[in-house]
Amino acid sequence: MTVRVRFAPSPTGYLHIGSARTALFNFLYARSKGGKFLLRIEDTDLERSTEESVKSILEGLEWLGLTPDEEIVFQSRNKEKHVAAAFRLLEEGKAYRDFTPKGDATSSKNIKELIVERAREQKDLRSNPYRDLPKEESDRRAASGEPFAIRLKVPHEGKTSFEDAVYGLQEREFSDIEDLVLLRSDGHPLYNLAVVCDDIEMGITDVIRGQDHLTNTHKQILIYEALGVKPPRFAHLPLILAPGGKKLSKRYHGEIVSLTTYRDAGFLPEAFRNFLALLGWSPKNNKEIMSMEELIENFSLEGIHKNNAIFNFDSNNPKRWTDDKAIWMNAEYIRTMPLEKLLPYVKEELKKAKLWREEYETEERNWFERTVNTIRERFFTLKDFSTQGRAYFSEDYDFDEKAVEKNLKKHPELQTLMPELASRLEKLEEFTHEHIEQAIRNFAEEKQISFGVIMNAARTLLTGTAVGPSMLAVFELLGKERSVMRLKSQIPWNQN
RNA sequence: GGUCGGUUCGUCUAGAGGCCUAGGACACCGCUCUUUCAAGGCGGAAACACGGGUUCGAAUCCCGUACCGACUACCA
Repeated sequence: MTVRVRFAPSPTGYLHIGSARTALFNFLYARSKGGKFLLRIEDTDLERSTEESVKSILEGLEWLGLTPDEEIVFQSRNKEKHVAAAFRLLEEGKAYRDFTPKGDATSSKNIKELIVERAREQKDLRSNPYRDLPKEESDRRAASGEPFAIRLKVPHEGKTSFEDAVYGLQEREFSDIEDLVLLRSDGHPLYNLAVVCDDIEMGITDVIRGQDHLTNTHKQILIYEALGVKPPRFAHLPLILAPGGKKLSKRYHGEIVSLTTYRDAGFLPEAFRNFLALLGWSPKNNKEIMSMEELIENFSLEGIHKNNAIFNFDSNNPKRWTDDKAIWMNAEYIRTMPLEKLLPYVKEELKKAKLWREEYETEERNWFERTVNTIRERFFTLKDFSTQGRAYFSEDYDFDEKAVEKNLKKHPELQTLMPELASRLEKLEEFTHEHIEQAIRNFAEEKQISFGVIMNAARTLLTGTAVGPSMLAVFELLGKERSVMRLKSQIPWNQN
């Protein structure tokens, strides 16, 4: 049987990185098995589901390169089928009507308290008075318009068990499972029923999802059994936790957990996908940098870990705002990926920053490629091309205060020396690094100032920063005219 | 409270009884190259939660304790 897996997010916010990883693993598994990767939007919670969220999920998946193989399934459109299944189980005596008035649990705190309180009572989960109500009476009360929920009739004795591909054999006594509600008294099907029905209908063979569903699985298996369908294989994934070891949540951690944050911060999808793949999974060969093809080739459920992973971030630290390794990996991709693959991303970034010029793809193409290739060495994100790299693409760039202090103002004589050097360089016939270097060395010797001081001053004048590629390369890239002009600039000297 | 799960350097992880005086990666520290560095090269510090077993031998198997997490709802 061909493998069919699905990613089933509920559209109640942006796509978060834990979900993104679940999607990735499903995709990798499908591809590695020659199967299909499907997408189902679980939008049955009408109050919380939004159109916007669906859009954000789709965008996120597309960014990571996880395109579904078949049409997207919207769970809400299958509502009638879920309802029908509940009634079928009722007919067959595998479920019953519960006429208990609906309790109200409003805030989440109340819910938690309610659960614990209820649990302390340690009552028999089979003690519902309507469980064994004679069919005639149940039918009669229903016909008279009395509201009811439909609950699954879980047997008194026995246990469910399944072999989880990650966590191994899982067993649970029936006595620990309540007669779960399949259909709410307002006629809406519940999650566990909907999931099972849809997975059956979609022909899902392997359910790969977060570990938070591990205990739910027993309930779902009970539904499969009642429905007379063989359950799929299950593989539960360890969770991705926040630095404190708490569950990563949209509510508490905000945008940092949103996939789009990374896209907007200048991450390459290749890099972020690679990073995500290594959270909770590792290949046998200890390899870390992997293309999508390599991920697919190496992926296997056996490589998934059981323990949760912590995703580091610190919103108060601009340099460490997200996980170190993710940043490193992005930088690694930026400096080592084939240039022609990087170029389109840089183009897009420059466009966003209004720094793009069509000439970069025509007469200045060669220059553009050389420039990108040179400056990418020290960049971490695509954003760096429009910020740190701005001076290469625009005459309007900022001077870093510290750089000005350290490389210029510390040596006041440079204020007159640099324009002088500029005039000297202006006379060069060939503006190539050999000639530039020679000219600067001569100048430095003549003026009794160190070569390094000149170079650093030039770096700050030409690029506004204190760091960057070899200065001679910078001179060459900027060309004689721009270099000379910038060396003469008095702007940084008058700054502050 | 109950059920289930987890616990190897700060973090991501390798490890399936002897190959482990525990390996790699990120971050960190030092040295080095150099015109700068957040780049490159070289090196360093850094972990088997704890306690009992089993075994000739345990990070690896068993039991207990601790801690962490998930689930437990007419949410998904």
